[in-house]
Amino acid sequence: MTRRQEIMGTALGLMRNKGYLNTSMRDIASSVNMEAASLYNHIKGKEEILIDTCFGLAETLEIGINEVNDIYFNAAEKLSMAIHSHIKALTQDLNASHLFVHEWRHLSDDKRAQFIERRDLYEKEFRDIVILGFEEGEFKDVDPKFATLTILASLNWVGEWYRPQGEMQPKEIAEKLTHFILSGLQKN
Amino acid sequence: MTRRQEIMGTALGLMRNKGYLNTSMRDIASSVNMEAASLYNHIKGKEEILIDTCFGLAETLEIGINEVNDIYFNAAEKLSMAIHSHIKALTQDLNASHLFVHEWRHLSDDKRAQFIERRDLYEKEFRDIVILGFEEGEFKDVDPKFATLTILASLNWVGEWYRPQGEMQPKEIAEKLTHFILSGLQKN
DNA sequence: TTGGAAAACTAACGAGTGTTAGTTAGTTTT
DNA sequence: AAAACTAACTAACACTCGTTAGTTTTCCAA
Repeated sequence: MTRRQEIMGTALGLMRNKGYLNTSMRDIASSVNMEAASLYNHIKGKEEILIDTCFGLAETLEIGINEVNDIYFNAAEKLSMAIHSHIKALTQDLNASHLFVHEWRHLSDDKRAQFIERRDLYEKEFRDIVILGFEEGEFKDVDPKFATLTILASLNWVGEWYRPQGEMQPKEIAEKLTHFILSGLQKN
Repeated sequence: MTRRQEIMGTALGLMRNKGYLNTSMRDIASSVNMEAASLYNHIKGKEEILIDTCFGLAETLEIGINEVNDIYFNAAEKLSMAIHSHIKALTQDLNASHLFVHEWRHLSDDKRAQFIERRDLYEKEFRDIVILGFEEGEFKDVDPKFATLTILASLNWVGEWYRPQGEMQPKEIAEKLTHFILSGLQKN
């Protein structure tokens, strides 16, 4: 592991616990036993941590949804695959996920605009699956935007309670989520 | 409207846009056309804004869920009522909701502990409805904790996209959410 | 009209912020 | 052996932060 990766990993951990704004360069430095100024030999600045993390995870998610949409399946299968892909990416690095879900707001104006654009695009890919399901006659006539936002909320919140040491593993979480979203809580 | 309420309202608006930590007392002051020091004639300090908002909304939600549980209905009806109550409270003041959902982390240690306690209690009240539904034989045999977290995630995320001027109103949102959670996306 | 509380002001404190400059020891490349 | 590079350091800059002290202005009830 390079020094840069060590810094990044430590920083992400701190930022998940205390928040991006509340984590100072001096906090990060002392966690890797160096002075704040020395960090600049490895990273360009504080925002680089946020940028690399947010856009890195965005790319992972995009690749995932594109793979799903490249293969032809019906909407229910696509949705299941998309959920699995999303949960896998999110639970891979919970610290990074926290920044991706919550702290992207603190990106500088232009980077934030880029991020929102990619996030909206990802959301659209998801929404298209819901629409496809309706066109197939398999899904109910729900408001696709509403349904998509509700689904993504459930998925993103997994990062808040998932614990790698817990009994439920990512694959099982994705399965349960898929089932819950497709058929709901009530019998019949 | 008292000066205090004006300050509180303005502060909440700023904090929703820029985040709690990123909103300075000077930002708040200039938004109500006064100096930062003058704010202290009306509020005790910055954290009071966060405390009053988080605990105020917590109380509103608690009252709501207790009313639901005081009246005997079956689980499906209880869940519907709880969702309506939650969405009503959340959409009443989107700025306050943002602090409640996202910024409570920045409460000082003891206040944060109190907040988490009340939040867990509220979550438990919700979970009991899911369990009741299973005992009635009306709900599927899902993991109650998992289901509750997923439901609450969907509810809390409404604050992220709901716009009062939009076409969907709180009551309709609650109805759609209830239906979605109970019966899912798929036909049959 | 006036006394006094309420609410604004100016000035400052002490701490913390991200970042830059300049330097140094140790290692690698030429 | 000389030059270049790496990664650490100390010191400091130029701010911003929440908050307090002390003072002045505003405004309403007596």
